[in-house]
Amino acid sequence: METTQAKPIREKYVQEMRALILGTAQKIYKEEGAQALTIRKIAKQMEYSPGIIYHYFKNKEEILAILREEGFHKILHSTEPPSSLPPDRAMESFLLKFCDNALKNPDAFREVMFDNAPSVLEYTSFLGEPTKYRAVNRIANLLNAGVEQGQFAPCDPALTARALMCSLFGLVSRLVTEKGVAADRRFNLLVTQVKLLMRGLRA
Amino acid sequence: METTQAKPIREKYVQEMRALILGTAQKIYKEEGAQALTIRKIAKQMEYSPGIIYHYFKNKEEILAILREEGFHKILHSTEPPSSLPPDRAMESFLLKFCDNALKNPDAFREVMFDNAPSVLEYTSFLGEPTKYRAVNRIANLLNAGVEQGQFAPCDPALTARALMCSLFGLVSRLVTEKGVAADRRFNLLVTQVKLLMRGLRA
Amino acid sequence: METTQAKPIREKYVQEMRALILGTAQKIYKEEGAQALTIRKIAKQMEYSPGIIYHYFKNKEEILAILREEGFHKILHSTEPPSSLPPDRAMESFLLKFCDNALKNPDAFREVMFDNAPSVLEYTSFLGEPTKYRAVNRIANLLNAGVEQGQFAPCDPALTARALMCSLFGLVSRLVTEKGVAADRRFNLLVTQVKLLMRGLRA
Amino acid sequence: METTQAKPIREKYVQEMRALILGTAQKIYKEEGAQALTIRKIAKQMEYSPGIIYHYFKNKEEILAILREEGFHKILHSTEPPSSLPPDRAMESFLLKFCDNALKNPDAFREVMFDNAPSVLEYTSFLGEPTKYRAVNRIANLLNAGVEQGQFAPCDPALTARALMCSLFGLVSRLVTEKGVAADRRFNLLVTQVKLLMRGLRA
DNA sequence: TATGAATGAGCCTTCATTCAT
DNA sequence: CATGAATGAAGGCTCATTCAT
Repeated sequence: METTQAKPIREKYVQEMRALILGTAQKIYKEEGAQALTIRKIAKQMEYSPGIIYHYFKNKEEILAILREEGFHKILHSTEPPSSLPPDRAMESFLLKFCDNALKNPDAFREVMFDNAPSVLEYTSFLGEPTKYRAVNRIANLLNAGVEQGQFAPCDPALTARALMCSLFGLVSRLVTEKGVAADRRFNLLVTQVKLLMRGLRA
Repeated sequence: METTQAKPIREKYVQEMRALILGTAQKIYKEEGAQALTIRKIAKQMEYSPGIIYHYFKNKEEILAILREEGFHKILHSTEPPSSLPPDRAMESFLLKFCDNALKNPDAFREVMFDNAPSVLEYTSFLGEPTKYRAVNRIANLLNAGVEQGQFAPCDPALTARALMCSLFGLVSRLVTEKGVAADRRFNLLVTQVKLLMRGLRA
Repeated sequence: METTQAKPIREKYVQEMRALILGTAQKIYKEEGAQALTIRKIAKQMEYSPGIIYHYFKNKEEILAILREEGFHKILHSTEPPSSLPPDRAMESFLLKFCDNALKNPDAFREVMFDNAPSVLEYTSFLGEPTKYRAVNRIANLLNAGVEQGQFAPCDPALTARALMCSLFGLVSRLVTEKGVAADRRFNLLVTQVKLLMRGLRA
Repeated sequence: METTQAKPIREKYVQEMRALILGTAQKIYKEEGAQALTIRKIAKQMEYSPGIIYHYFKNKEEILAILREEGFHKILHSTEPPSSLPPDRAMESFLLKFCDNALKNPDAFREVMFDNAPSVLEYTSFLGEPTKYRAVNRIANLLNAGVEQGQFAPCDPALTARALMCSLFGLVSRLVTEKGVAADRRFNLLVTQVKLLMRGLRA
């Protein structure tokens, strides 16, 4: 009988509505900032009544929590396969790709990396040692290798890796925060930044 | 007649009241965050009535705008007196002092620089040209001079100034976000960052 | 044809659903109070959907009205079979049983007897004459008989019956209102009250 | 100067507004019950906007608390001066006066004594021991004295005092709940009740 | 018959802003 | 100049009720 399919259809609809609400919320967050994100605004933009949102989410906090959680996965768990290039080339490539990657989820980046809640910082902080932030450890490894092979000037790899990361973080942060930086400008900034850093590293 | 003197006196009084209101607002902002800043709270803390604030300011937005403007002075427009040092030394000194300065107002830094509201970005964005962010322009000038004098390798000063700024911004951002980075660690990170950048610039 | 039987079957089903809904409503009311009684909660506890309730009842008010009406019967129309005991024994027994009975439905008692809506008072008021409150009339009859037989001191039976009833009502009211009066304390209070009243009646 | 009087005038106005709000709240409570008492309804009935109520009261709970507190004083703290009459006369007088007193604030009596919220019961419950309800303790004292002097039959004073109180409470409860009991009828009921109880006490 | 998505009204509360005094 | 009473809009949230399916 067809009726046995009613439930999955419902379920799918519910998931779509949740996604719609989350998407709308994210859009508002992105365009107008955290403090402009209200249940009523979400509803209005969806052309629904505010009450309906509470069918799909327990409360506003649940929406915010999910938004944050989603950001987490996008930002912190993106992994580049290890490269077989020489350390300097690998480094340059890694720096570029890291930025590329981060810029694919600009809102998630902001949500996650600008959050100073302890529970979030546990995963995002990288100035101290050790850090759970994979990219920093990756950079440190490349630095070690590059110094060993004489491509990079001698340095403290742990500190220098963090300096490099801060530089990238700074650039990405501005790019995801400032609106309307044209694509070619973005590209130029990125290349300029990476070149500057690579020059700074070289032996 | 006395009346000829009344005006300047009144004018002075008005300026004092504006300063008092702004100071109180800033204090609340600093101690309790942006969302805790209400007209009522300002008035209460001044031991005045809420209405009076509208004698001296058109509305809350005007106060916020000025606060931001002031925050920018602290964050964005802290001007170091032009240095008589050669450009490379001046640059190094400027980069260090810029960070030192920014770290004096960590909350203001976060509030101002992480805000992506258009009204804020008007003052804080610096990836595009021109920018109201003085430090960037200053760096660009130092770059120009340094390149001319052959201390720095040839580069696009506008782009490179922004890359430098992003690097500093990234470091300061993490320092004001991550908790518990020890003072000596902070110092090491700062020195490492600036050295790396200076190496990247040199001819 | 089958259809001739369909109607009674359906009718019976409807009655069962109504009973189920009312029972669930009463349970919630009893356990969580009047303000916790919501259509959603009834439906959830029945594991049905909220909408279905409107198939069986016009609206929430109809459910509440029936709940009240049921409380009415429990409180006001509980009839003890006439006793063959002498009036004084019969009176003592009746007073005790009346309280016992009332205490079996504490919430209903509160709901009905504390209500001062005219529509409710029509059934519950007993200070005036005549009254629809059976127990009062019963007590008056017992009083009459007891006075005639010389067991009770002469008195105005109508007034005295009301005084007796008020005393019982007062005790029961406190017992259904105050929480945590232990069973043995309840018993002692009840016995003390009835003895006091019986002493007051005796010739 | 006249201006020195501005403050007291303001203060008086504030007190009047608070009284107006409380009065309106009480009226709604009395006429429509506790659950119909909303801030909006108070405001609407006063022909004010809801927000203004928060100028005069912290929140709804404060209003409710004051309403309760006022009821408390009226109902629970009315003290009769200790009498120099012999215990039996003093008892009779006390019982009568207690009812008289309670009937002076019929609404308060209902509000306070029919409330089964823990915070209210803390003050109103008297079936257990000890109780904060002064009248009950007063009655117990009179009972003790009367038994000692041989005017009252031996009894458990604590329990008997509660039985007496319940009887009075029952009568008053009905009088404040049932509408339109004529004054002479009230008087007759009261006298009948007290006589019955006094007969029940006597040695 | 039964579902559950959706609405609209209402709840408590906060706040920028206005205005008579 | 200064007050503070008052408003109206908005915020998060709940709920009785309706209706297409």
